[in-house]
Amino acid sequence: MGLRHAVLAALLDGAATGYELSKNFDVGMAEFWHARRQQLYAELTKLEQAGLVSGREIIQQGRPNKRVQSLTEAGRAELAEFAATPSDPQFLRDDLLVKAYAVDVTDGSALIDQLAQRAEQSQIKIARLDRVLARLSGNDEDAFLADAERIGPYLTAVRGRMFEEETIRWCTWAMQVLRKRQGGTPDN
Amino acid sequence: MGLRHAVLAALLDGAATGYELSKNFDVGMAEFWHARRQQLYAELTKLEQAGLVSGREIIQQGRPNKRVQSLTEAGRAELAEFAATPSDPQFLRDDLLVKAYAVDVTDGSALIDQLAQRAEQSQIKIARLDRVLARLSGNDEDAFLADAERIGPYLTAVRGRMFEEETIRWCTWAMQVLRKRQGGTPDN
DNA sequence: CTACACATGTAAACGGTTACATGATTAT
DNA sequence: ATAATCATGTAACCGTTTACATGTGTAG
Repeated sequence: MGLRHAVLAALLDGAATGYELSKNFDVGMAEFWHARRQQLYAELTKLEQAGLVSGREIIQQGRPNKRVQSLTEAGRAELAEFAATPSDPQFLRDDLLVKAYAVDVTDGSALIDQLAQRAEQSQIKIARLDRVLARLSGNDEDAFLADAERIGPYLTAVRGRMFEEETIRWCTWAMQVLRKRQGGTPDN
Repeated sequence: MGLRHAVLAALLDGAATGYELSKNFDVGMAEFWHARRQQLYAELTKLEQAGLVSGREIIQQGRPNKRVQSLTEAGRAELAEFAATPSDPQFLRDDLLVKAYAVDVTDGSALIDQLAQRAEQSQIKIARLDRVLARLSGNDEDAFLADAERIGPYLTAVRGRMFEEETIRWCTWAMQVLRKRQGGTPDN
């Protein structure tokens, strides 16, 4: 099961509406999970029916009413059970890699452009993640990791940061390789 | 479009049957794309109808007939166009990260076990990728990258290797953090 | 007056996984 | 005998994406 447990995990940060969750899925969990708003609403409906979250309607003036969802005990239990079952190994699945695989019969310059663009995007993500990490840990990472009540989001943000850095490293290397080839064979 | 272009890219390595492709998707493209056999047969049917691949029936004795698919010019053109259009930024989507995110309210030891297991799996993948890389490049990587006709599969295998190494580094670090916490707070 | 934030949903289409079906040959 | 390899598919299901639908309040 996928989104189900991601939603339950997100609700550990506190009760939230579908609308609020959809933002957290663009920030806190953004590195490892995306979900559209519609999907979250649908999932929350299912989770509520299953008793894993409980929703409270909040009537508002001047703006639409909202439904705040919080984890139930059953939800926590479900999450704990999920955490204890082994995970499948994962893989990348990235369009850019398909393009790299095909580079020998396609336009190398186009790939170089996309590698540069991807590296830039990763740089931006790193800057954002650094702010997230600093906000979570303050200025003493070791102390934070040793004592804080909640380190899960920090662990995942670190993974995200490593991933983005690795992406930049690979893009840079691949660009170098491709540029050398273009420069070295002016006959084409 | 996803699988569509992954299949076209895989066919750059030569004409193949759905059955053969499904193996290549377990080896050459394994780092960045998985596909079930059924999915490949379905996709090849669609691609053939669209004229992007052309199949030739081969009658065999003593074993089932097979249908060898090869890229058409239209298929190459489609792949080139795909390679030239910008890619969406990607992300991870990994159960293990959801579990890490939730670690503060679940069983830390269970996560440590899974981190260890993941690190082992990555180690195995690295060994396999090293064989792939060595087979592709021979003993002189620089010369290979400068002169070889086909370097796409090498570029992607390198990305896969980096990714697995990074996975191990993160797992090791996270395990250390979690172990220190368990050791340091014997009151729980 | 334009755009964005708040707030929740439905419907259709697409993509991927799981289960089922068939049947000969070859290796242990 | 048993299992694996060769070889292709269908059907049902579930998860995700895209498009559509609605309406107020606030900031530029």
